[in-house]
Amino acid sequence: MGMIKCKKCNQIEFIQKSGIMRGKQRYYCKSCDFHFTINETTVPQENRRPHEVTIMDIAHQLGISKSTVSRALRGHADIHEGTRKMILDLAQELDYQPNPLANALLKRQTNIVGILVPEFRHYFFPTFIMGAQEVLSKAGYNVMICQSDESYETEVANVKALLRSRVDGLLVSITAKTDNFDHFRAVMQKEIPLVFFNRVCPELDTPQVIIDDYSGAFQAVEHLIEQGYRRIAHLAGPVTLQVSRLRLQGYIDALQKHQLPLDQDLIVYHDLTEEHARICTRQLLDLPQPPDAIFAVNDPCAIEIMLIAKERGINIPQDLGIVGFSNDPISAIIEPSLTTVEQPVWKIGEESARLLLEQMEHPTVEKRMLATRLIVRKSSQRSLPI
Amino acid sequence: MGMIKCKKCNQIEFIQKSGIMRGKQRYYCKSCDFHFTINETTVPQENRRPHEVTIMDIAHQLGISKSTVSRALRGHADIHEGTRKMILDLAQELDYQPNPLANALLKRQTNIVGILVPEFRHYFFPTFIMGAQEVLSKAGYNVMICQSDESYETEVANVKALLRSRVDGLLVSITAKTDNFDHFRAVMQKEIPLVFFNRVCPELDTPQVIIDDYSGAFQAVEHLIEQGYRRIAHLAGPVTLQVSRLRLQGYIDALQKHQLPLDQDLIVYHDLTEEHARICTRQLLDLPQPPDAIFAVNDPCAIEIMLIAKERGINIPQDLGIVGFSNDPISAIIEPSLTTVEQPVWKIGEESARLLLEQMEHPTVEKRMLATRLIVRKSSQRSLPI
DNA sequence: AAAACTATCGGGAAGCTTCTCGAAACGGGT
DNA sequence: ACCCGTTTCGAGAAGCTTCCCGATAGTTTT
Repeated sequence: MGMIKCKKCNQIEFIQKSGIMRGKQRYYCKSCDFHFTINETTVPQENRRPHEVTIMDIAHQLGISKSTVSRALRGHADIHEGTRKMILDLAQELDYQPNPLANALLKRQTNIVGILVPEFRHYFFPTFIMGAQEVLSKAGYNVMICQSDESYETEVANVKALLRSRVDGLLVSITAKTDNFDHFRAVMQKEIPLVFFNRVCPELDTPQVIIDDYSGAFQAVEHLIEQGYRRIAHLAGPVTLQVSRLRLQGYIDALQKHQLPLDQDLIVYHDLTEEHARICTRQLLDLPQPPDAIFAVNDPCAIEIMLIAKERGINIPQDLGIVGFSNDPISAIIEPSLTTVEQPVWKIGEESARLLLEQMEHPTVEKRMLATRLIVRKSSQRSLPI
Repeated sequence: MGMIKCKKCNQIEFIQKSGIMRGKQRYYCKSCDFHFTINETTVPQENRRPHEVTIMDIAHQLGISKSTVSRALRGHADIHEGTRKMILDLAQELDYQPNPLANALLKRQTNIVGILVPEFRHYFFPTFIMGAQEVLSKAGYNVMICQSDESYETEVANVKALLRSRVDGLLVSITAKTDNFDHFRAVMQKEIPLVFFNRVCPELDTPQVIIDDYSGAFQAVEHLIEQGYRRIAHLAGPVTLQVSRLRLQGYIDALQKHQLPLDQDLIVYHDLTEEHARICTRQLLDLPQPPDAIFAVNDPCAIEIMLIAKERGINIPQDLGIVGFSNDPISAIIEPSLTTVEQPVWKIGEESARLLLEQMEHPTVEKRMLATRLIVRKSSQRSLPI
């Protein structure tokens, strides 16, 4: 077998080949019953990212154990004042940053909260996120934001991804198309705190933060009636959403209270896209008996209504009164300015975050409802002097 | 010493007390030189979050080692087809989800990218984020979003927090107040990929994605000149930002090209807040020789200008031409519609993300510039029939 | 001075995965 | 039977932290 020496007994007589492993020849020493390969010293290739400062580095430099360092950094008792100062000083000097990954692995807690929204192009969700983030980051939580883009499949995939990321809690506003809630049941089964907001899901018994959609809608429509409108249409949202249903109910009840007939032709449902809003608006305006006012389920689609009305030369508010919902900043700027129902978006974010934090402490299914307020602007004030 | 038995030699004669540790009595056996405490079996309290399925669970259930399971799941070679199928089936059944924390700890890679923006109330940053997120999530990265709220201190804190979270890369648009860049130098020193976009920082030699602010501004102002405006003001952004400076330079050069005088009174700098925009606008309009057109550094402040002009009964575009920058959706809706410079926001997001991914592969300092396009609407078209 | 404490620190496991290296078993030539 | 090769699997370390428990030295009490 030539010049191969046994790694153990240093003999060369009893060596024989014993197969090939991963390309390298393997040898066997019959004398000492030992298998081995000859590992040519590979280049140590030190091109990896530079090592971050760890607790062990500090321990080594000070000649103490990592336990002691950890205790000093965590502010535990059972440690000498001098030692603590020494450790704290060195940590400062080396700019030591605790590795949250190791911590998360150990504690099974990432300090990350997932926020899942259908979109964040418009005013509502970004503002919500800001409100929630403020509360959460004060409590030491980071935030991971996903948008489902109004797609059920994306929503399911996002929930899965957030669970995989081991988020500690979830803030969710569902898609308009979501009619199966198994992915959220899975979350609940894993006992991961979950709070719905705005677009909640009534089938599931979870904490949630909503606004008083019913009253808001009721007030809005009553206001239109008081302004003298008699044929009031409703550009509704998808029936799948509780928000839409509540606003619709507010619309219906306001008409009923004032003994106005309920004409099914005057209720059209749209899927919250701008395109569909335009289609539905044209449908309403092309009616043999077109409405003299429209209550829209939210501001973005109220805006679309206004644009089409302007296009057709319809006078707002004389020939057509319009009321929106949500008080998007744009509604104050557009002309005529849009009457709308204000909802405390920032506060919804804060409350949702707070409710989530509470749920992390102890299980709860508390549901909170925040008040709305009608903001009367020009688009609905027929009584104004022209 | 009564009935205390030594845990080692089971004798009771040589036991004596030896101090108290954490409330519990400690004993010492003189015979076998052994210290011990009596730990009353504490309640096992199983109120912790239920254990997630791990690779070890699968291994145990199948009576094989975790290495084999890992290999099967990772799709490695060196594994029996039957074994692999068995493992894959069980993993499916148990809904096993690999723990990214353990992986991140091992690989020193979290697959998380941090995005740091000054705000996301308006159109630009949310849209940017959506574009970036699309590219990043396709590449297997999650996104962590922070907003500095135009505060330098918050920006620094956010960068620190993102570094602590061990993000694999950073997409940043700086604050208007940021004039010290040490926190970004720290990022570069740690060799963490970093891409600036929009509000970049020229001092640092990093990859960046910007748009052609200079040309956009130049075109916008030239358009105003062509429309017959002669006393064109500029509501500029903070000089600290390169974007502002480039747009200002475009403004200056356009005036110069057409031999118009450069009046310093007509250039006012504002801090990008709505309030300050209003103050600056009034300052311009109150000039002894007020401007007949204003080029605004972005659309939100162009909107403010329009609102004040309307308030004062100034006719747009006859008495005052206005051009904005960024093509916020609101600019098409407001009346009169706002002439503005379109920037491909979504694409900026995509490109920034792509550049970051490239930089993760190999170091680069590539800078990309995307084209702008002037969108002429009513607010600047004096030549239109009234 | 022995007995009983107190103050301070270290060892090692757990948390979950991937990867390297070696072991074991089996197959096919001679 | 022996030699050499292949296939398939397992042990164990690394990555970083926290926490439990025990060790050690010095201090007070009897």
